[in-house]
Amino acid sequence: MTSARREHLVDTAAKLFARHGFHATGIDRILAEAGVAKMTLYKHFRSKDELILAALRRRDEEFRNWFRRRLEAGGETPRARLMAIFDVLAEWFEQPDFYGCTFAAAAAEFHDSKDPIHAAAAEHKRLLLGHLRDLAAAAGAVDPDALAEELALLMEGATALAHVCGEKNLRAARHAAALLIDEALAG
Amino acid sequence: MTSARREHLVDTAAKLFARHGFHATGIDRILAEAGVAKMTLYKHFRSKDELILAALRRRDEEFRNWFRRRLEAGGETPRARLMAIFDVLAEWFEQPDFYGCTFAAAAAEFHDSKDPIHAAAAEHKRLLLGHLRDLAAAAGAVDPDALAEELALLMEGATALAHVCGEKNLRAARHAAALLIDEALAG
DNA sequence: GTATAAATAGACAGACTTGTCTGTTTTTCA
DNA sequence: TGAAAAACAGACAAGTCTGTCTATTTATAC
Repeated sequence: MTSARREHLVDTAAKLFARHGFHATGIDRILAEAGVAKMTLYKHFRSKDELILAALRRRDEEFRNWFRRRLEAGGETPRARLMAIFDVLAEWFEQPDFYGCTFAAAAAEFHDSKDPIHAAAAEHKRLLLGHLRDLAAAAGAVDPDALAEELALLMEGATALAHVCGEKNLRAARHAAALLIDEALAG
Repeated sequence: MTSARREHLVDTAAKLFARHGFHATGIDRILAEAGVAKMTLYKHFRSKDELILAALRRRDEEFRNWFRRRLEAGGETPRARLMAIFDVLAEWFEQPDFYGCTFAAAAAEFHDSKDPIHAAAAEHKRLLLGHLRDLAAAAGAVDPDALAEELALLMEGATALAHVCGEKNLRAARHAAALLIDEALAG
C-alpha cells in the first residue's frame, strides 16, 4: 500500500530539488508546498537523504520512460531513430522547467562517489547508456557500445551547455551525430 | 596592493568549493582551513557570494591558462593539436582532486541564469569555446565555429560523465573527435 | 458506529548558517 | 623606534537547518 500522500511528497520534492538544488531546498519548504505535515515525512522516510533518493528514483523512471517513448515515435529508419535523440533533447530543453540534468546536479552536490545519492546518479547514466546501446544495436551498428558512448557524450554535453549557457547547441550535436552514425552503420 | 592573505583565502575557498560544493562549504570551514579571521574575510568581501565569485574567477583563469598551455605543447600538426584536447582531459581526470567541472557545479547550485555566479560559469564556458574556435581556425577548419562547438560538446560530455560515472569515456571521445576534425579539415 | 490507523499543527532541541561587533595583537612602513 | 594599518580571537545576533515530540484531528475499515 503506497500512500498517495507519500507519492505527492516525492513528486513535490523532486520538482523543488530540480529547480532549486538539494542543499538549497529545505524540508520545511517541501512540506509547505506539498501541504504535508513533518511527521508524515519522517514516518515514510528516515531522513532528508532518503527523500532525495526517492525523488531521484522517481525522476529516473519518469525520464527514462519518457525518453524511450519519444525515441520510439521518433522515426522510421534506424538512422532516423538515432537522430531522434536530438529532437527529444530539443523538446526537453524548451520546457519551461528545464534546469539541466538533475542527476548531474545531484552528483555535483554529493561529490563522494560512495554516497548513495551520487551512486543513484551514476546508475541513471548507466541505464540511459543502455538504452542508447540497444538503439545502436537495433540499427545495426558495427560496434553498438562505441556508438552509444559517443552519442551519450554528445547528449551529456548538449544538456550541460544548454543549462549553463542557455544556448542551443543542437545544430552542432546533430551534425556530429549524423557523421558518427553514418560511420557506425557503414561497416 | 592585493593582500597575500586575500589570495590565500580565495585559493583555499576555491579548493573547498570544488571538493565539497558551494552550499555545503561553510564560511567557518574555509576560515579554519585558511587560518584566517572572519573579519579579514569580510573586509575583503561583502558576502560569501562574493567570495564564491572570486574563487570562480581565480579558477577560471588558472584552468584556462593551464588548458591553453597544455594544448600548445600538444602536437606538431594542426590535427594533432586539436586531438591534444583529449590528452589534456585525460590528464585532468586522473588528478586526485578531480571533482568534475566546478563551473558546471556552480551553475547547478545556482540555477537562476541571472545570478552572477551562474553568469560567471556561463562566461567561463564561452571563453573556453573561444579557445577551441581559435584552435579550429588556426588548423584551417572550413567552419571553425561549428567544429569548436562540436568539440566543446564532446569535452563537456566527457567531463560530466567522468565525474558522475567515474569512467573514462575518452576512447569514444577521441574516436568521435577524429572523425569530426577530419571532416572539418577536409573541405 | 466504533475502534484503529494515519495525518495534522506546532512547539521544541540542538546544531549549523552568515554576518557584525569589540578589544587586542601583530605586522607594516617610514 | 614609533605611528598607522591590518589581522587576530572570540563573543554575539538572528536566522536557518534537520529531526523529535506531543496532543489533536481526520480518515479508514470492520
